[in-house]
Amino acid sequence: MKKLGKLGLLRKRSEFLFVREGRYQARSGVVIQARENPDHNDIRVGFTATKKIGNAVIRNRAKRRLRAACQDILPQLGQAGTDYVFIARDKTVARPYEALLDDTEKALKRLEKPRPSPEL
RNA sequence: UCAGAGGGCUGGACGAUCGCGAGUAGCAAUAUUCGAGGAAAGUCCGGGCUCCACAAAGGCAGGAUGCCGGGUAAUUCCCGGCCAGCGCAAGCUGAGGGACAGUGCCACAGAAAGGAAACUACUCGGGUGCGCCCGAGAAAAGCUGAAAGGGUGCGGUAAGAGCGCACCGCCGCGACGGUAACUGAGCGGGCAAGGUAAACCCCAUCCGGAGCAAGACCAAAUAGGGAUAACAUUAUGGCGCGCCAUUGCGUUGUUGUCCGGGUCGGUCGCUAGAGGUGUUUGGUAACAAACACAUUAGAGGAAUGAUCGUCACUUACUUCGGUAAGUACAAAACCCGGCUUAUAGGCCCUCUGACAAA
Repeated sequence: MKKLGKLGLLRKRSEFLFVREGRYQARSGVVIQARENPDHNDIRVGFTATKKIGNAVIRNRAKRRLRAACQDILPQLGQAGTDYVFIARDKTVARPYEALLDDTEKALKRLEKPRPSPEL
């Protein structure tokens, strides 16, 4: 298993699909999905950028910025036994890093308390 | 200096903090080294490599290529040349074999779009009711069109016509030169020969298929298969075939061990190369040879990022000290050689024309 600090990584399509069924919070710089996973007791995280936001260079940069923000914040605000998925948006690359951190922090705080998703 | 032609290079630099991938050392903590491009792109060609198929060889079908010579592992690539067209020039552009093997097509316009004949008009003769009609001649005139079956002039004639002649063009043969494409002196022919082969086609040459998700190896659980051992033997049973009955046929439980298969997963393939740089030699050149030197990107939801500082460049503002914003295109995925396309800014070399000066 690769390490991202103390965080685990999601790497299979089925794992991403699992998290998609959970809660989500959208901010202008990032969309975060989260779902408790009873199979383990770590914080695990995955990153996604669709072709909608640009070419390979743009997508890689977006994922790296999200990864950097994630490392600054998730060890403090993430909850054990939870899988997170960070989805890049078209503003992720251009947004100032401070604002990106702010987006991430606020979204994670809203996700702290489990509550039923509106659509489920 | 201005205008232009051809070719090449570069693709921001340095540092700090926190992180990422791989290698090496270490029991470990950790330390240390390396870590995207000229197009990595499009996946359009050519090869290597791997598996499959296949006697050799040839044929059919299909596809590709198409002036000549050279280079190369190979090519549709590259270099040199030829021819045609364009440009004052440097240079640029060209799928550049065959239209006497055959078939087809040539819109619109136009009398006619292809064995040259009909039509209009023309010339001569005859007739006439003066509107024209009949016969003969001829293919020079006919708005067109991308293209109209040689052109111009003179002779000739009833009017005309390569009917004859001169020049130009064309066709055939062809000296000299050149490896060849080609060139084309000279001789002959009155002239019969439209375009289109990125239309079918003909000719010549070449081509087996699939691709690293190729392919090789290790190999869990579950279900199912085979072998074997032990136990069980309920069997006049159960299950299946059959509408049902009788009859008939087939099959059999549990546990252990082994074999085969190869799924999830893992390992390899996986990076030292028809490679790079420099010098010398051969060659007009592409390129080749010799020598020297340096050379670890190898991921697998996929590593280079985030933040800050200094400098460089561009733009805007400016109190001339600075301030603000920006710095292209685009990221390896088995490896090489090409092609094509994208690309901010900057730099260099060679050549041509015009102007000015000497």
